[in-house]
Amino acid sequence: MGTPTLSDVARAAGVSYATADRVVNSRGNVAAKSIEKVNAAVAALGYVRNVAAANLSKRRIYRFVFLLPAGPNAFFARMRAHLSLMADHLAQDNIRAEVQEIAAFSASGLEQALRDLHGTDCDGIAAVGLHSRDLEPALAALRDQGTQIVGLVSDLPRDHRAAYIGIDNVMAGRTAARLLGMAHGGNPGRVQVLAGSLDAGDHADRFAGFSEVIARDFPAIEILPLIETRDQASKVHDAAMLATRLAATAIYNVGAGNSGLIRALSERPGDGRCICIIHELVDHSRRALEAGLIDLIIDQRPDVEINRALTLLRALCDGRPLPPMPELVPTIYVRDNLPGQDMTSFFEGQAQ
Amino acid sequence: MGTPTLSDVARAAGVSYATADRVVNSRGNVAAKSIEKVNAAVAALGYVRNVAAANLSKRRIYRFVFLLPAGPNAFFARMRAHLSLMADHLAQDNIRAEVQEIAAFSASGLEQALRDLHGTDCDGIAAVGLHSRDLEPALAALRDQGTQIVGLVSDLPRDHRAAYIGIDNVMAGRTAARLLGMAHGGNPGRVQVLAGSLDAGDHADRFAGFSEVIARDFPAIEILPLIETRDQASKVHDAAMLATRLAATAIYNVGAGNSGLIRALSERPGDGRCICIIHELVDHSRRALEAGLIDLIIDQRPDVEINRALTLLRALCDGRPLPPMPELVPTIYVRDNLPGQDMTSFFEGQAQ
DNA sequence: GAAAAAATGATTGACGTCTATCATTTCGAC
DNA sequence: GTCGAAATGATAGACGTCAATCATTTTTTC
Repeated sequence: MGTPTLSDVARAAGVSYATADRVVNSRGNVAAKSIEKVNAAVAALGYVRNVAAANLSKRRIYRFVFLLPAGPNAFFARMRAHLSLMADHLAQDNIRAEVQEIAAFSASGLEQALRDLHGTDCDGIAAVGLHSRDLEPALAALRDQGTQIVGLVSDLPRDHRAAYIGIDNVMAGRTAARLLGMAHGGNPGRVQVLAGSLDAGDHADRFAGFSEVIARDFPAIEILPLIETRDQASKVHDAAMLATRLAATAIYNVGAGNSGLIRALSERPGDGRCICIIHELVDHSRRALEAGLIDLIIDQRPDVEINRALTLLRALCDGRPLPPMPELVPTIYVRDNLPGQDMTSFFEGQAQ
Repeated sequence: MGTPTLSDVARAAGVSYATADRVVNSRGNVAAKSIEKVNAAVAALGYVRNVAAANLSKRRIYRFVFLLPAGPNAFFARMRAHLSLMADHLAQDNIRAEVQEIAAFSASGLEQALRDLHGTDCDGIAAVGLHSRDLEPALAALRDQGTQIVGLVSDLPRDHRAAYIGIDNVMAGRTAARLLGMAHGGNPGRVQVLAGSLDAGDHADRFAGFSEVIARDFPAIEILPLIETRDQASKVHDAAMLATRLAATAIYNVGAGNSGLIRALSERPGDGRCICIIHELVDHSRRALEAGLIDLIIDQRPDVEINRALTLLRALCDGRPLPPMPELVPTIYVRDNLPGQDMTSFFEGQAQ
């Protein structure tokens, strides 16, 4: 006989199917002794619930909500695009995933969205988080009703989410520093760092990691005073122009607003070689990389993160042990390892 | 009413459930006219078979075989380790995955293994491939019996496999060249390239991509005559020593046998800075990177590739459209973005 | 137009779980 | 020892598909 069923468990425990069912689905009205017997039988037989059969019986549909920042941010546009690409495929697994937009960096906006989700049939939430403690009551309420929650790209308060899916931003900053340092080939230099705001956890983390490695391993490279840009392209542009005047040998933008940076680079007189590292592969940053205006892009693979959020939420909803998931490592793009524009190269690899 | 069932299709087509079933499962003995009616109804209603229900009914178990090269290769050891980590989880999805070892680079060994799989209940095969045309009859026979086949890490003859899962090795070589060139910071240099054998497709591809970018974008860097090492550590060691005597500014090993390289680097007099790029993150290469003996590791993420092979084989077996899969990009490791030794950092992120 | 062959319809019992109902037994309190 | 409450057992129909059987209808063949 193959994998044990609940009937097998009931028989082994010496109780009826109904009682075994009451135990494993914790429906109450069971004597402590029976609970013990059933659990023992479950352990002895190694019973695991057949989720597929259960879902078939219940006509279960998983509803997952992605809370993403609103606005023109190209990175989150990639996330949304991937989600809609996946829609058909998810439907076949009884998963509906929908996106809700939240005002960027607004704790109160996120909190309101979470509150609105309370009492709905939402099974899981992947939220681009904030560290505000104000979110905790809303998160706790959701957890109490059985809604699974994961942090995406930016974490939520640790104790109130089941997992975090995103890169380690300190590590990303360290990586940028290492590559930027290597690119100096032993020569001295001065680097201009730009950030949207050091209040943003990810920006601060990246800068911290960057500074640490430069200071330790590349003492010949001077870090110019950081410029905050609020992720606005115009401010990024001005900062980049300033860096050029200061004869910076390198620029590292830990935040967004890269279109301004790219504009500045293309306007600058052609001679001064300046190493340039930014984050997130999107249309315009990709073109700038191909054109040689920038040298490296550190990317988060939003599509990979979405897939991961989905399988994680699914496993959490089913109460399964989480699958072994390879660690997320920021992807480093140079001009030469850019992926095909729209995965044609992958699908072309298929037969039929 | 939610998603349509086969009964709905039958009703819409004006035939009995039995006939609809005969059509969608191509059991034969159906009039052409009926086939047409049923197919029209399927299209009209957007019917898709409920795979979970079907598998429940059939008590289906997927058997997947991974054909991996035998031997001490640490990269494939990582693959095997990940597979055994996944075993429990796969069992819950009715998937049994087993590994069979094939003599490395032996077309006849691979062919024999494929022949042995013919006539068994194997549903899918992921094979570290070779381009030999001798494999084609065996592959065709397997396909005719409905066994799905994908190439892993190294491709199989294109027309005889459903997909390829692995990195683009030309791209990997180009990436190595770009980073190696950047690390010269504009200074001239001379690079020693090592390969196991240029007969191996992946080695040749990497070298081609590397040479192309160096020649085009870094004319001040000279490529020394390539040394073939047969992936043997001792030969790699000797080649690295030679490179040092030739005052190479950089070494790029496209192949394996890196323990020999690492030994050479640690023996060398401490002054001469030499940029060093290799492939595949394993225990000893990781330590060498941390120690600063080498500068970059280009890695294939065997765990990611295994996961991908599994979901791909699964989708192929179910006759589903393949899920959108983000492109595989070789991962670049520096000293600062190494993953935790055993995913503790991920699991620690979980609640409960 | 009769006989053989092919196609179709109708139905049934799995698969493993959920949900519900109802009858029966056990237990505790007094 | 009785009564009510709590716990248990027995069972049945559903979820959507598969696989099989058998009866019936339609088509083909000469």
